[in-house]
Amino acid sequence: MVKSLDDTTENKILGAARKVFWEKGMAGARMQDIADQAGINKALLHYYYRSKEKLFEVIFREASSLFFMKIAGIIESDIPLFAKIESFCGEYIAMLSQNPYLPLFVLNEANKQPYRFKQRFWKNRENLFERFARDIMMEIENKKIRPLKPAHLFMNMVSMCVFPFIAKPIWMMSSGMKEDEFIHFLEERKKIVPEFIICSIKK
Amino acid sequence: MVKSLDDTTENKILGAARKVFWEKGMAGARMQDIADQAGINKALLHYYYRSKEKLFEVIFREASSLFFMKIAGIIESDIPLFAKIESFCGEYIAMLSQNPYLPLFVLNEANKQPYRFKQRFWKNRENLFERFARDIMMEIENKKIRPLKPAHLFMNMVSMCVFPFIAKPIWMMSSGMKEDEFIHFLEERKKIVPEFIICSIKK
DNA sequence: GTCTATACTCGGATAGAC
DNA sequence: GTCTATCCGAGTATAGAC
Repeated sequence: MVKSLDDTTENKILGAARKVFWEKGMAGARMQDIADQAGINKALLHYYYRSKEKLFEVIFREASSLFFMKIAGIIESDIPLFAKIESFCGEYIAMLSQNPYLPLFVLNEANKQPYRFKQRFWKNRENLFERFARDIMMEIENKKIRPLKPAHLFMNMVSMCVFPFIAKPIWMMSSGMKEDEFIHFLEERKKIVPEFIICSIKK
Repeated sequence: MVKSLDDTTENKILGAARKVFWEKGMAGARMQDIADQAGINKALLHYYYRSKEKLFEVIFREASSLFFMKIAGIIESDIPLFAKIESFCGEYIAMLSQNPYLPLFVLNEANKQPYRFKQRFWKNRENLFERFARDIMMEIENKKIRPLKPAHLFMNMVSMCVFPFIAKPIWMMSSGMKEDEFIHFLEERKKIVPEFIICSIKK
């Protein structure tokens, strides 16, 4: 949920496009839905953004940067490893709670159009977890944590933060959770996940 | 990858539909693609399955049962908790390695069409993790593991097994892994993930 | 059962008035 | 900038010959 500062037509369009694309994806979204959501007509959409493709690109670029920005910010910060893990999980789960459709949207489109994704949206993000890997290797040398490959630790951490948002509908059916219980479950995970990780790696 | 026993037209269609739907999803799939993939024409598709919708349902029902079957089988088996965790992670990651598009396909469609999913594909799967929860509560009582809510443990376990398959394209870009390194990475996770979990919960 | 040809519908895009 | 009306390609589905 990115908020518009004022409701110019342009902002109404972006807000509507965000909502529709995030929920339905590129293939499932309809220009008519976006127009309706924005309270305008299809022609005006094309006036502002020549094509569906162009509009999608704006939304996807924005979304993928939102999806990675917070990761990058925290990972690159200069705090001790355990604090970094706590901060990452807490803040990332909080951000995703505000934007529950974000993970599936970004990951799905990255899978469906890997080439496009690689070409256009992957500028200067190489080796995102290199810094994190260094932190880990250092703590292993210092005997603060048991030896394990940084890649697995990183993948585990991100998995436990992000996956619940993707699995939500199935999870709610199989666990019988209601909406507010799920919110509470996510809230708990801000503490539970880093605790789970640290229990596992601490020496 | 579910294999066809013989190549009747029906099996060629199912194989083609599986491939196309799994990769592109309902909204992105084209009947023409499926026909081409099967080496027949569109008309014949409609002869066997009246509509795209009907064909999709067959494939989705089959996929979601594949996605849950192995979970259910292992969870309900009658072995000690730690062995169950090891068995689950190893076998589930192995199954997904054979069917890498399965998780995103099932989870994506479950999100896009939650109502349909609930109505048609959720027969007798309620409380999938109830049995697992009992195992955990018992081991907590026996002081074999530290106290933690079964829901979180279960979610953590499934997250770490499934998420890598969904994040693959992004992961490969950000980590710089090549295809064969990723295969190896998944292979390692069959051991690493249960070890990671058990280290965390063992008392 | 399998094909070619075609009908029909949906949805992205444009023309042109205001 | 915003609208109504319309075009046109893509894609699902059907008719009908073989």
